Amino acid sequence: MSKTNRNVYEDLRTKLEAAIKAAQAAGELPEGELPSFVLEEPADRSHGDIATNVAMAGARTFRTAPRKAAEIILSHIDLENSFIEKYEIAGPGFINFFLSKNYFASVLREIETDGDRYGESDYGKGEKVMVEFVSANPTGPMHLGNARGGALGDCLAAVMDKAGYDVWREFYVNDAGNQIEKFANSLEARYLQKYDPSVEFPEDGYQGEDITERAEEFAAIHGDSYVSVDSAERKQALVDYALPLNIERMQRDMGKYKINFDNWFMESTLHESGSVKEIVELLKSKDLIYEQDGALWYKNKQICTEILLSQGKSQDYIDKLELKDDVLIRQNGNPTYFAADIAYHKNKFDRGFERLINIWGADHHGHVMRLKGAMNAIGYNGDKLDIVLMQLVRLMRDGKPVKMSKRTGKAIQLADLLEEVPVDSARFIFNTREANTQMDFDLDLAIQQDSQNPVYYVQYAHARICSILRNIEAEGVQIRSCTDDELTMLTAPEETELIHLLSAFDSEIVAAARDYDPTKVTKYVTNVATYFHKFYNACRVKTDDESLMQARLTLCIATKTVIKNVLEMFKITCPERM
RNA sequence: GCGCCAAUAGCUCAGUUGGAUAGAGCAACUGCCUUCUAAGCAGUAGGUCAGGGGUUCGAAUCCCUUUUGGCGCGCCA
Repeated sequence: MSKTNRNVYEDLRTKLEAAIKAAQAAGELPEGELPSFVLEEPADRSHGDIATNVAMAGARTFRTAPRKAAEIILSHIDLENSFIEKYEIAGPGFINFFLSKNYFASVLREIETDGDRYGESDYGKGEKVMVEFVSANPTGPMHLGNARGGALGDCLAAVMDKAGYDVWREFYVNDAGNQIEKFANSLEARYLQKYDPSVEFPEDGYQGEDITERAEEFAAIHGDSYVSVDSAERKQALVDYALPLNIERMQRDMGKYKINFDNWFMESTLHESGSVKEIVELLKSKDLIYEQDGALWYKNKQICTEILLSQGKSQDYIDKLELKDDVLIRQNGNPTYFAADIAYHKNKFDRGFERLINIWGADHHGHVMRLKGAMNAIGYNGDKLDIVLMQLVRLMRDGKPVKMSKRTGKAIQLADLLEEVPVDSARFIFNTREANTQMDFDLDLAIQQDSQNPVYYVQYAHARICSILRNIEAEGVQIRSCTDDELTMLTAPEETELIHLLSAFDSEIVAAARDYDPTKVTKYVTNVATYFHKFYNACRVKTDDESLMQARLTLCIATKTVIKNVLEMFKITCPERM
């Protein structure tokens, strides 16, 4: 909440509480606890700028009809020296307050002063947060889900940064374990098939064309010299060749997508450093490991049951879940993904991160509770690990789902998407739907370079403001800071509503950070654009009244500041002309 | 079978911690540029908030239940 807004709300709350106490002291309302009530912005502007339900919420305590209670409270309220100009009792007992002109002037002054920093807050209090996102398997190209995760993760990180968190972006590279085995086997089969077509492809191998391409490239360099060597050596050589290339490709694609990770964390380092083994030892020491069928198992059922019981779930409910224990070390001696994941998240906490946020595909939701539980089991706080689950995306063209890329005839990849859709458009549109909802990505809309594309609609508002400023300056007008009196000339509903919306910027950022939902901010900035366009159509900036013109210019610049701060935060271009 | 997520206008979706007459955009129809970007704005029309119960001053929102859809319940990740 902007400073001006925070002051208004806090001040009003204090004054309402004082009024209730005064009424109680005067014997007009019965003694009793102050009811919990809200101050909020009514949906309908004719209901004032701030409304409170205090009279209704307190109906029981006051033993008085809400409208009557409202009257009594208001007869004791002192609104001298506040931004409240008038009030009324409405509907079933709402009290509606109307803000004074000075309030709107104060908001504009604040935006003018804060400039690029307007919207920032200390809500996060510098807490060290890691956002881990995308973390695609390096065994193949990134897909559409990675595109959504990338946009949501990067923008969530940006929002949390703005809200006062100390944010770190990380990509976890699964460059070890079972899928690398599969990767190696697949590469080997493709390589050998080149020289002997009868070689069989492993049943669970990676079918993708890119595997064949990598094997071809490898063959172009080394010829058939690896056909006759030991399989282990051959696979090692293939992986040593292909894996770095795949990782570089992911880094390149993320770069094109304007996502810069602070760190690409290699899973292999956890195995090399012995961290994974340490996890097993640690859990063993807590009696949470047992051996069965030659594998080491972790007592997931026990830990998760404890958590659920502490959350007040019934034993009956827990029984129905049929919780299972998990293997950490396979019969063949290799650790599972889960074992490495526990080590990885321990490592995150050990690096000093106080809160961990992971963006995962919804198909991983079965993994959430056991990982949080494992954090508790090793003596960390699983509640400090939050998982944002993301539903699948379908690509739509001509109203129909697109399965295959036109160009390659294969499954749609992130690279295909970025080839067709501008980065601005992709980043914005992926942030128009909450992570937790299934999403259809409308390709036709994303490519469209007009106002139906939400990103152009917002950018247009910015360009329009720039154009107004250019125009007026070209006529020799000196744009200057206004006096408070001049700012209070902005009284048209299109003006006050726009200012009111601008004042909500940092509370929107805070709400987005709190809910891990950056889509609130794209929705907000779209709203700002709409209100600006309404203002533009209703009020001429260029007028004969110099003071009014300057006041409107201040409003234009304030709007421009908010739009620019959002677009820059989300790394979307902010054009001065369109 | 059990669990997680969803269901709002013809289509795509908003709807803050429960609030006043449920909102946009698209599609349809009607207006607004001799003056700041019409990539814009204003208006008309469009609804059993999936169905049924409950909680209370008040429910699209919270609880229960039914239906429909997506996903998950591996020595995969």
